[in-house]
Amino acid sequence: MKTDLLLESLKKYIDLSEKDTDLLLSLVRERRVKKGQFLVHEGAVSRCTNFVLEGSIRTYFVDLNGQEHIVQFAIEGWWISDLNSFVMQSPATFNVQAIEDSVVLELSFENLEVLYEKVPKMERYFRVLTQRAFVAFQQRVVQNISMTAEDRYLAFQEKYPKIELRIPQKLVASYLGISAEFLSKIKKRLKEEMGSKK
Amino acid sequence: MKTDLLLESLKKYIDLSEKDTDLLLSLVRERRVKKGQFLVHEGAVSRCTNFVLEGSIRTYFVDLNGQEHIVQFAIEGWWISDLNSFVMQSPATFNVQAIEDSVVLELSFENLEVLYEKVPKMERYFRVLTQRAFVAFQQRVVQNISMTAEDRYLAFQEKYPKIELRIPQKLVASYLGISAEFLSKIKKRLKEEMGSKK
DNA sequence: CGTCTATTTGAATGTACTCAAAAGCGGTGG
DNA sequence: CCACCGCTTTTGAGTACATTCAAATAGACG
Repeated sequence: MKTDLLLESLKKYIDLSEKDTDLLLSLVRERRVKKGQFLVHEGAVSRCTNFVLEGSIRTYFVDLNGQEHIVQFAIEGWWISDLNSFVMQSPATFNVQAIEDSVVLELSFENLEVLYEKVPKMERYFRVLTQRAFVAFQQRVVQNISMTAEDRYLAFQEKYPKIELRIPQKLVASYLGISAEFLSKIKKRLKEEMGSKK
Repeated sequence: MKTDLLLESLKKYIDLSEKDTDLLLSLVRERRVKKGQFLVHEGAVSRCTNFVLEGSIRTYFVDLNGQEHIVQFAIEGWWISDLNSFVMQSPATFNVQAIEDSVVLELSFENLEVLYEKVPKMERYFRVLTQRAFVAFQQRVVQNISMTAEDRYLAFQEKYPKIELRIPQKLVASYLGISAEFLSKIKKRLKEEMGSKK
């Protein structure tokens, strides 16, 4: 089953009985999204949080100059949404969009509340996940305030070696907070250094 | 009582019985720290998370060039720690240090586990807090990748008007990810613009 | 194949940093 | 009370990092 990926994720943090697992699975819904399709639109309330089974998703926003900036990528095994919009049920400030054709499990706000009530352990699961996500963003702030674009790119490659092969470099630049042209120049420089060292 | 500040924070997210409240208060410990004193040292395991009752605290790290970078400020009513070190009970990558003479309530990892077990609602409290902290850091990433230093400084002033009066500008620069000299130049420029507009 | 978008490259510009020096400020001791 | 010390802040000059704009090239897709 595809949902195995979700059960694996759960097993890392909590033990669920078969009954609780069945309840959880009854509360999520599989959804197929085509490349370019939106899961959340800026300004709308994000009613669901999404667990990626296949493909890749991005969360991004558009600044005052009309420029797009990528807040987060998600591939198989990751949850993605505009978290603030979802947990507060307030209008989203971000867009969530499929980069490739993808399959996700969506879990609605209402169903999550049911779940929390019937299976309090799920509070722990999402608390721990949120803590990990928090640490990841904290790490990113740290990198942004202390490293050059080149070092951030190298750190990105280190952290997401698999993602880079699947998405346009343009999106990587947008994630790193630099222009696509400059990323191109960084890559050229790195290649040349490789060459001269070998 | 000073602990009122903690109870207020709790009341925002969950309702606790008097008994549960008493249990919580029995598990925290008041601690006075002098300006410059450390709550967590890089490399050591953060055994406690801290709720600030008075004063101000900073979380920072030192990069490979020996330069300090501020990850987070905390004033009255905020929790602060090296969250990753605390929840994973692994060596801290950050230092946590008092900026002013301060008073905090410390809650140890062991006591927090007791608390979670006896008062499952506390899972919710910390899940929600972590979500809010997550959103704050996400916001900061967004600002770092899309705004100039001047705009980030203005956003900082907007968000923490009270902090700026209490801490050296040097620390603000470190938080923003710019040099102290450059912040000085930004402020000069802003003053001149103010003058010419009025 | 042709069209559209992504990537590369180069030149000119702007943003932010380093280094060095001067000015300001707060505490401390004589 | 003031003189001095140490630290923060300001200022200026020169430099490095990153952007914009424009044009050329390469890839992807129908």
